[in-house]
Amino acid sequence: MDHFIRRIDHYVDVSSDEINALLRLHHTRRRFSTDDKVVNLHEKVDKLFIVEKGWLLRERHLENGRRQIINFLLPGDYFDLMSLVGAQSDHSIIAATDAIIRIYDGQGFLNAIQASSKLASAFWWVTVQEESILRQQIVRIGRLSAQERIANFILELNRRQTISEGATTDFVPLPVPQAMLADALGLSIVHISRSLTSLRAKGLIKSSRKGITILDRERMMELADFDPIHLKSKRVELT
Amino acid sequence: MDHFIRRIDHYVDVSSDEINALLRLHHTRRRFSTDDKVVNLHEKVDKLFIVEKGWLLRERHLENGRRQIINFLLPGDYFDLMSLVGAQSDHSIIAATDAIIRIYDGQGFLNAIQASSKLASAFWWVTVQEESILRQQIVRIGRLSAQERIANFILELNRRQTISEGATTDFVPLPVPQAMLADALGLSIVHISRSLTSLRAKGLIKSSRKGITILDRERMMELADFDPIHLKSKRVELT
DNA sequence: CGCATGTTTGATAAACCTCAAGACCGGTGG
DNA sequence: CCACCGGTCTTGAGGTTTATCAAACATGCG
Repeated sequence: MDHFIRRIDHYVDVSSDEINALLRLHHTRRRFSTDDKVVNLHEKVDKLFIVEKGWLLRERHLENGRRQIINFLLPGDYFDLMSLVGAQSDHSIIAATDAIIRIYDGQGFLNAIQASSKLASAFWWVTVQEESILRQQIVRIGRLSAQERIANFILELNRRQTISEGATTDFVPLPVPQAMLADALGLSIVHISRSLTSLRAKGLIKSSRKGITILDRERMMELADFDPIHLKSKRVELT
Repeated sequence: MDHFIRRIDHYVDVSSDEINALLRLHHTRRRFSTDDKVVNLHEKVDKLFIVEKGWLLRERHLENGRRQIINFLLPGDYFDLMSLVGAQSDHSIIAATDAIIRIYDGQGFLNAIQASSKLASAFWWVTVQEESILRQQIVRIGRLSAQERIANFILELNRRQTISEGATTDFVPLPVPQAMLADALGLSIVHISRSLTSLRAKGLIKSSRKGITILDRERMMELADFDPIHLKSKRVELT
């Protein structure tokens, strides 16, 4: 099953037909290679994108080469809300790995959503979850230590993976270099490496180039101050 | 004119009647004192709030007394999107100063919005702006130095103030103690004080208990890497 | 005036950064 | 199959920024 559908389905009980109709709206598919630009800073966005394969990231560059990664976009994630009102982007989006993306017309998508209150509800849900991810990122880089940040980040990736893939694993793929973690978590590359070493030494994780295996989820959640409610599944009444 | 209306009006050309009808939906008004809880962590939210007077803040507490303020809610801001789907809150909201809030039924508000595509558009605009504020907060605390963070934060407050009050001033009211800036910007109280002193010494700002006066906006924007497009007014075609 | 709350200052410590060198790893061509 | 190469990761040494603790200082309010 498609990641996007599984994600929507995780939150609200929308019949698969209804979502399928949404996804079958006119769209194109594009393939990107690592570091390709997807949306440029200040570009006016009127398309809505759904990640089908690979990772993207939102980033902002500062002077002297500093950059902050705002968040990662994983398979099943959609962007950008801005497309619904045609706003200019205040950041850029690039491919963090090779990726495939489905591109929809923002206005068309909006019309479809307004025609169905069930779809609207589903769409709001995903938007609420997305804001939750941004808030979590703020807490992470604002008040957590390096080790805590990394642990928290891994747990969040794992949670998102669980939702969009429908199965729980302890292995979290991390198809990006540590330099990207650094820019996402507001740390230096060197300190990322050292902190990972500490987490390994504590027996919390095992790590390889491919990704990270969670060895002691319990202690890790405690260290990371990870709220189990965050990103939780919530099926609600639909009106 | 009401802050909320002025804000909506800043983005989209909705006739005042239409918004007034929205605001005249059944609602209650509540008064809060500093530190009163408005929304508790894990509370199920089904109300939508509009700040009429005073400041609120979203916060999250960690163990050993650490806390992160996610963002401030100023007059004219509305919250929470969560109310539209009845989700549990992943943070708490408290009054940062004495405040007055209008409380609407989330579902009722949603119905009104779905009935008018102009209102829907306006609502999306404000949501997009709110996400922009969260992203900006991530960049701020992720990659800016203490002085840069403070300068950037002040400029953002000033921008928001300009939009919701309709007039530009160089004086930015700051009705909260420095301890709150510290928790918002991920710094210690002491370091906030020292950094403010530095900014004063550089001639960028003047500060008192009441707030901060921007003395050299040009240099301040450069220091803070403040993007003029951020929070920019955008009038768009409505369909 | 006196007290509570908030701010500033000083001294010291901890967390994190930078620079630089060496080790590892996956792919490529001989 | 092996040697090499570029990119990535790790480790060490030393520097900078920010945190912590503690005390003095200001401000506003009863």
